[in-house]
Amino acid sequence: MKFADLGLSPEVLKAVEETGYESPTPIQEKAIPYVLMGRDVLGTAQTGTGKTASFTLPMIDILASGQAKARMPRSLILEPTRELAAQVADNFENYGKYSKLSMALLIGGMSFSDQDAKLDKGVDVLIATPGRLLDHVERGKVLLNGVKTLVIDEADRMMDMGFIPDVERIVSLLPPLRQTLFFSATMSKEMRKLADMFLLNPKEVAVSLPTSTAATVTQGLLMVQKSEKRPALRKLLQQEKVKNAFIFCNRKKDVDILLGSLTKHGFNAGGLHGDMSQSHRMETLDKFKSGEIKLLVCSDVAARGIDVSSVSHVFNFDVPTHSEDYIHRIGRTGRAGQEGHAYTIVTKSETKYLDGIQKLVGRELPIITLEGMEEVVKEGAAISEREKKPGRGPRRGQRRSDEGASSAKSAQKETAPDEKKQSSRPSKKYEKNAEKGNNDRSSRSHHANDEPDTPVIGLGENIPAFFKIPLRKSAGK
DNA sequence: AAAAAAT
Repeated sequence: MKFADLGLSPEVLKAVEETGYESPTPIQEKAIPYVLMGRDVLGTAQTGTGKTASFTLPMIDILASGQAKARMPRSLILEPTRELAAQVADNFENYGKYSKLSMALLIGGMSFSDQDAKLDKGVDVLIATPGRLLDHVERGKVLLNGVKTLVIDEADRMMDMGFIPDVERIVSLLPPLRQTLFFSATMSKEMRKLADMFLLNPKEVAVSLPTSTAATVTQGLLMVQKSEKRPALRKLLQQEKVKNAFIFCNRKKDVDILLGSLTKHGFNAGGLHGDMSQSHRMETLDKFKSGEIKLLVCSDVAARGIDVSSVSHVFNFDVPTHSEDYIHRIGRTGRAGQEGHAYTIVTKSETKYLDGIQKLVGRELPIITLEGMEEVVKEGAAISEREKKPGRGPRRGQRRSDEGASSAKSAQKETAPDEKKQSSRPSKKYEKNAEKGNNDRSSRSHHANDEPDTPVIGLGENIPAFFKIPLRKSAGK
């Protein structure tokens, strides 16, 4: 089967050819003819199966005839995360380069004015996350009654994230006479019920078991103590032939901590989670895709659908509590039949989640051993030793930078001791402010001197002037 | 228990 047999236009075929693809994937082969016919499609497929192109390619042809009116997009694609939305936009841009299409990407964290300008000119394709789209709708910047093709992508994730009410509201604004494509990685009863609400006599297409992990991915578990996690990960990173890797944490806070630790130890790493600024998120992801950054420490925002070609490793720094997330996370590696490696670091308290995971992947995962585990144990012991006895010595300082102040041995080996002090000081941004505060104070010194000079605890020496304004008694405790 | 998404 070739792309040319699917009924796509020469413009689209040319763009596909230039990207080097020759044969459609199973989902593309099954879905594209029906999408071109104008049928509704209920698709069960994970990302990495070529799902995105299975709707972008035919949509480009469907939209080729006709013209968009101002603020009335002709098609709408809903995605659960900003990264996925951006990825779909890239896809359109790439395959639509010979078919003049206008497109707008409506996601949070980016300026309204650019998005408004595009909407005003009229767009053929609108790609959006639900929140930002509704924002535009409420401000009257976009009318959805001209949408003839709707794509609900990653519907199961939308459900997990509580987006369904938003999606329902959006769909209620659409004309009932339209084509709808509904994709989900899993097809539970709940999903079917939801699909029934949105679809009319859909053609069902499914590829590969949703719970299957690629056979080319080598998996393993590494059992350690809690305090040994970071040293163990470093050892793993050194021992494995890591070209590039996703490193998943369960919490955003831990992403920050681990990223700091890895960077301190000289690893080329970046971080990605939902509390980072959108520009930073995009920049980091681009750098990771281009290979400028080798390790991406991330939350589950990156677990699904993010498509980075040839990722050699996935490390679970924490065991995912939802077993499906395990499948999604390790699905970042071993894509398109390539080899991949997925290692999960497990502590005693996390073993309870392993059962569900092993049931889902249908086998027991092998426990791997680490060369030089003695060293890891030693480092781990040093870390936990200090965490147990914060009473000795100056409490605050020591507690703060956990492993930064880890065993003297490892610190000497890999890090300059000075760096640690810096890390527990306020960020540069604050230091700048503090300087300003200082100058301010000196220029109006009589003011500051009028106040009783109560020491401010925990801010070091550079205290912004306004912090020294005396507080009411109630706040002072 | 946490992450994602609108500010």
